[in-house]
Amino acid sequence: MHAAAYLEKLNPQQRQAVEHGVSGAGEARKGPLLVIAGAGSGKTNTLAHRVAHLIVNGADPRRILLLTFSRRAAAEMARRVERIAGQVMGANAAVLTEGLTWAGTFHGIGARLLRDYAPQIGLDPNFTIHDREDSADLMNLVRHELGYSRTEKRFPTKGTLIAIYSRAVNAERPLEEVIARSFPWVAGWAAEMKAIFAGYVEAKQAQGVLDYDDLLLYWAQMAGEPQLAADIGGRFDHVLVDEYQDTNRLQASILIGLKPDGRGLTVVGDDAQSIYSFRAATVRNILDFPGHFSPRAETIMLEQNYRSTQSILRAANAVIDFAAERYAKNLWSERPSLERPALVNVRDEIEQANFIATRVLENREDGIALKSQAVLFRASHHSGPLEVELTRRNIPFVKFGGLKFLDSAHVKDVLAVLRFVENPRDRVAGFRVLRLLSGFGAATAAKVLDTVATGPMVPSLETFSPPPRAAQDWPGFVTLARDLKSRATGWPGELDRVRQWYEPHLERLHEDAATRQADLVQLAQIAGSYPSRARFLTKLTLDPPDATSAEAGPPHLDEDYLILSTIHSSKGQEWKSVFVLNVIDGCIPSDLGVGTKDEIEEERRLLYVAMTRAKDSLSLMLPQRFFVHGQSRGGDRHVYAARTRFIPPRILDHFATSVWPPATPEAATAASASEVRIDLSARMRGMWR
DNA sequence: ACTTGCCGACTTTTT
DNA sequence: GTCGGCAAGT
Repeated sequence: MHAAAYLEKLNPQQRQAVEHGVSGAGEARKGPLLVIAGAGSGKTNTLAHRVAHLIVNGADPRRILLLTFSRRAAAEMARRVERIAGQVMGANAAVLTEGLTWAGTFHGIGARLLRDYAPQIGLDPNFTIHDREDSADLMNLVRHELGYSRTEKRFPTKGTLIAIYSRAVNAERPLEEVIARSFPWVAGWAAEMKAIFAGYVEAKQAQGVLDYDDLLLYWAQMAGEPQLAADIGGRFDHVLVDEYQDTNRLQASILIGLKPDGRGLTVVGDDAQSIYSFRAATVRNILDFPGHFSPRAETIMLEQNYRSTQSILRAANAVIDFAAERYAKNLWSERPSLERPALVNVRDEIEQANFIATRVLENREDGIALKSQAVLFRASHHSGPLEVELTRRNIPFVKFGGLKFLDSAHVKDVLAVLRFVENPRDRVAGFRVLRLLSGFGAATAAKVLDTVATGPMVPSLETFSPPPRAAQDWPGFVTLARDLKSRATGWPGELDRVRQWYEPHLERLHEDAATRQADLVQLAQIAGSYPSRARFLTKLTLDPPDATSAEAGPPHLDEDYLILSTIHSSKGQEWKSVFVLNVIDGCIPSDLGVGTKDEIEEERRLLYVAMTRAKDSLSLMLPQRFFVHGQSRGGDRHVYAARTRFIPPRILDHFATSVWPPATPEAATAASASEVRIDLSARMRGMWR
């Protein structure tokens, strides 16, 4: 067959990656493929073309496994594949690409496979999934049961425990090594931790719950059993993995298990953009990939950048050139330079917010929609003062990353009720719910859970008689549980039923009940788009809505809004105009992330990722004073900040340095007059937004 | 024996 | 805004 028209639009390397092992090639060419794709080199587009090309050439889409980093990325990929295939196949393409059902995150696909194979591996197929916080809570329960809450010396907290456990699992390293390398300050507790982790695993199994790590761990274990591995691997002719630089050893084990000889395996990524090592991702996966196979995997590099202007790219290249180890790439662009990236000096975070709000509005007047502009930052709370200023000026925005509304206490409360009913053995959920009832503390809650564990839920609850002090709220709860268990109300009405029950508790427990109630209305809206309670709970844990207010309902969807995002959440995206907050030492690199050389290298890549999101215009913000967060109200602790170490003097000529507001005589007096009138209260409010 | 209120400490990045 | 610890109250 002659080359499809869509192939003509690709550059030679992209085309090679798309056609590898497909068109008229011999069997020998169907081996594994590694695509090193520089920032803005059309990575997603190339991968989408490859999938479409496979389908156009007769591959069965139901037998294609496409692993992406987020569900958002999977959906975007499916959309593009359909469009590309549609150019050749017309309406047939839609039918075919709808068969592309195995597209999702490692965790999402893992959950699906585990439900399929549950009977064969001794797993209850109705398991519920714990998110990070639930896992930490369960870890804490075990920690208390084993009596480690009152040790002589300070014992690691639940958060540290789950982090260590998770890292050992995902990095496939022994506990001692993980502690020594990544958590040296808790050395000496290894034996106790092993006991807790053993108890944690037993508790999960007894309660029919899996945590995030289990979704990968059980899958990897299956992939380690030759017979099961062949069965699962045999379901897929092609396995393609995006963002391979941010996978960990456990994920690599899964891939090797499914496709030991690498046939049909394609991985795509950029080692220079590896920013998830805190999740045990390792650059070694991508660096060592070719050598896993014999003959070695073919490697293709995409080096032409279609996104950024030459001047932005030159500055970004200058930053990453200092990196210690990487695939040497020479990323280049044909897009003419308009202006060098700006280094904008401002007095403090307030002026920083002022500058951005002003500039964003100017850009909008010049025809750049708010949606084509983004503000990026290292840590979620860095955007606080900016959010206050944007709100004041009535500039709509959507924030990605950081705390989601799913993490707020009231939303978790409501979800816990549903989860408890769905899986009465889930003690974390049960504990949370029962302690909402007044008069119920830890001890009474535990008694109820023990009773429930012995038999069917509703009869157990009915026979339980709480102490007098706790009697008032009890009957209402039993009725609620009976209703939900009988499924008389139906979905999503059940969520409204829970909300109705929860309302008085909400008002008793929180001053700001009204705002929280609004979140719950939003939750009810989301619930409506899922077919059942079980699907809703699974999906919500694995693919939480990733923007604050992104799912706030139809009215917002067609409005224009500015993007606020952590650098981590900005991965794979691009905007015409990009601002990066606090490009100062202490923020980038984060003062929490300068322990080891590797950590500093990762911080450097973070700045690189942030800079390469920009197409036309890039501003790096340098507040001269930076208020230390986390101090008490009205605190005035601040540091005089220095420009990030990743932009040393000798690469300064890649940037245009400026001071804002411009130093005019009037501005100077205005500035000194306002010097003493910093809006501290706004900042304090902003700290928590 | 158990719950609740209050005080002080802490808050990177996420599937 | 949340979490853990401590002390007073039932």
